[in-house]
Amino acid sequence: MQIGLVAERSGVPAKTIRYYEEIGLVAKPERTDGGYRSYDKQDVDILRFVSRARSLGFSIKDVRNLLMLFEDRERASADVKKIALEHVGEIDRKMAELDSIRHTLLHLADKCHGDERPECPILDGLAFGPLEGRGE
Amino acid sequence: MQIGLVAERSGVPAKTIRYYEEIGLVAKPERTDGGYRSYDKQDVDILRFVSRARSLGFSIKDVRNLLMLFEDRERASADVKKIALEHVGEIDRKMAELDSIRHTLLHLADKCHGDERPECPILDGLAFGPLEGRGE
DNA sequence: TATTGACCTTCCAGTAACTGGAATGAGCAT
DNA sequence: ATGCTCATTCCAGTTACTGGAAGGTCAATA
Repeated sequence: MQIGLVAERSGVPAKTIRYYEEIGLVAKPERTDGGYRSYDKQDVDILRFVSRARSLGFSIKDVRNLLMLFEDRERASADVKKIALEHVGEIDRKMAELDSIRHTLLHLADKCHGDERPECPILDGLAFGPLEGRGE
Repeated sequence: MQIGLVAERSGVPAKTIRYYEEIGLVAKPERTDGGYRSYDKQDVDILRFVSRARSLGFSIKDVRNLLMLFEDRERASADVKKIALEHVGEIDRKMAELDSIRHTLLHLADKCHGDERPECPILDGLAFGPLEGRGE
C-alpha cells in the first residue's frame, strides 16, 4: 500500500506521515524498488490512532509515550498497566472539560429564543466559569 | 488584576495572554498609569474557556468563532442557536473519539496481568482500529 | 530617600508541528 | 514514447506559542 492510500484511509496527509517518520514518531516503512514507501494495514491503524489523539489535544510527546506503551516488549507488564490507567485518568479529565464546554454551548443555545431578535446575553452572566460549584 | 494573577487563575501563561491579545483573540485590556495591563474576573473566565478549548484540540480559529458566538450582539438569535448546536455536535464527536482511545487503553491495561512478565500483546491484535464494528 | 526584588513592559529570536511548492523520478495506460 | 498520476526530496512558510534580553513600575524595607 503506498502513501496516498494510507493518507486517505488514516486521515493523515501524506506530508504529515513523512513528517512523523522524520521525527521518529512512526517507523520507517519498507521501500519498493522505485523508492516508494510501502505500508500495511497496521500502519493505517496506528496513524488513525495518532490522528485521533492529536486532534484531541495530545502532544506529539504524549502520542509517542502512548505508542511506546503498546510497542515496548521489554517493559514490565505491571508498569504498562499502571501507565495505561494513568492515561485513562487524563482522558477522563479531558472528557469532563469537553462536557463543560458542551454545557456552556447548550446554555447559550437555550438562551436564544430562536426568533430574529438578537438577544443571547451570555457574557453578561458568567457562562465561562466552571459550571456549577467551582471544583478545586 | 494584573497579568500574573490572571495567568495563575486562568491557567494561561502571561506570555500566551499577550500573544492572544496581539492576534486579536482577546480584547486589549485597560492599562494602569504605569502601563500595566489591568484585567477583571470575566477576563479570567474567558481565558479559562480558551485554555480548555485549546487543550481539547480546537484551533485558534475555532476558538475565535466560539468567542464571537458569545460576543456578537448583532447576529440573529436563531443563527447563534444553530451554530452553537453545531458545535455541540462537534463536541459529541470528540467525546466519542476520546472514548475510543479510552477503550483501547483499558483493553491494553486489561491484557497486562500485572505481574513482572512483559507481555502486553496489543499491537499483535488490532487494538488501533475502530473498536467494535467499524462505523462509516 | 535609596535600593532591592518581584512583577511588569516590548522586542526579537527560537521551537513545534505541520504545510505548500518546486524540481524530479516511478509506473502504468494509450 | 508520451502522457498522467502518484511518488520522491528539499527548502521555505505558517501557526501557535515560548524563551530571553533589556529595561520600567511599584511596594517594602534599610
